[in-house]
Amino acid sequence: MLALLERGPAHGYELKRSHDELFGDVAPPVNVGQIYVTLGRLERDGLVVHHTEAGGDRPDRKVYEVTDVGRKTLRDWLAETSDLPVGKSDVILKLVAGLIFDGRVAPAVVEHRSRCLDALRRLATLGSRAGPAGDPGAVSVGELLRRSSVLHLEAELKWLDLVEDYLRASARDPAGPFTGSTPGSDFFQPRHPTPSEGP
Amino acid sequence: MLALLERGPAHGYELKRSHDELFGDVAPPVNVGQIYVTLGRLERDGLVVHHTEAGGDRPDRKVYEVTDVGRKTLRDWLAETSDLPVGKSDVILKLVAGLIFDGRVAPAVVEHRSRCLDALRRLATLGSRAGPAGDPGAVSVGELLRRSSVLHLEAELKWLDLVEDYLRASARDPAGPFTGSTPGSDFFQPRHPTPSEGP
DNA sequence: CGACACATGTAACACGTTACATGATTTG
DNA sequence: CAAATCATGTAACGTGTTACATGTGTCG
Repeated sequence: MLALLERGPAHGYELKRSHDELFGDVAPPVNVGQIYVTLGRLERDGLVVHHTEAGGDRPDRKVYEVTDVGRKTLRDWLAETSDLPVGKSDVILKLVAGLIFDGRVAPAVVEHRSRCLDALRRLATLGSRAGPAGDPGAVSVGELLRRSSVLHLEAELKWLDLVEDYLRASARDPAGPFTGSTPGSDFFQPRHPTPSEGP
Repeated sequence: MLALLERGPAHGYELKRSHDELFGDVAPPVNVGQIYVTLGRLERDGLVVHHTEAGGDRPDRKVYEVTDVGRKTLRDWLAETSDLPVGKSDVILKLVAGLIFDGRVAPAVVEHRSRCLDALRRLATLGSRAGPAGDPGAVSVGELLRRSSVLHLEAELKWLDLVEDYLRASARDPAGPFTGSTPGSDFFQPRHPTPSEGP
């Protein structure tokens, strides 16, 4: 939000539009309500200020600007180390949870593949609209955003292939399919041996 | 948490250990406090129940079990469609914000590459411990978790290469580097033209 | 006329994070 | 003896989500 305001003063709805214009291809539109909540909180903390602009015929608008504190906060945030890509995503959690619960792969994980493919196809059509020839040098910021999604979707699909490999392997060897490294093989076998057990 | 309890009744600290054993390679250990908070909320909602086990010499333990409601909740959750891999991550936000703010790539984005490489190297050593030969069939659940991280880290690195390409291109052509599709080229140019403007 | 974009907001809630508080037992 | 592990919790806080409430202007 601070960065968007850096382009010049703006009111809430305008910020929503900026966001959606920027990220519309790779993310759902923001809930407008959240914008207003956030602007309120930013102002409370002194990162932005607003002045009301009476809009004659149309409704009044509150136009926000970044303060020096806000600018500093933004600069600091831009220097803060950012998160590495997820090691624990929703799908992964469901895969593991499903294996423990069921011994089977959770429905959501199965569905995930087709959802990834759909998303990928959609991005592909958007991409072709921009760079017709196989020219990888024609990069724009919008392209960068789309490429990021594409790369991660492809990674996800490759991973789902591995999951299938894993399944096939454990189907071939139903006795001890969970042989491998990290967690003990028994991690995914139900255990109700002793109601209460030793130290 | 519900899935972990599916393996049998357990107390809070035990759940923390289970989590860390499972995800230790790909995610930081959970904050124990969060476990207790969550167990409290789960019990409040009737998804788990506990009975206290007086532990003679050691401190008492609250042993939790899943209820039928909890099991149903878990089953439902396993069927819920899960999120697609991020289109809007921390790094991406910082890249875009940096370009708007500075015209330059945020320090955090630059740092990101080495952090990804480090994480990747660490996972590589862990992986070699498990599958020595180039045998891609030796998949365990732990391996699946690690592979997911590896794939997404690789995707991230490929993306960072694209970012560099983009930078080089915009350096060659400093006049209008933001030519491309989605957002208008001027999105990343500062604009303070009119203090207040049209409709 | 009905739907949609414009424009702004509030209230309740869910969830994770941080920091704090407490204490026993094991191990170097 | 100090540090780590075991074991349990609470309070405050930040942030995002959902749902609700309200109204004008525009376009098919």
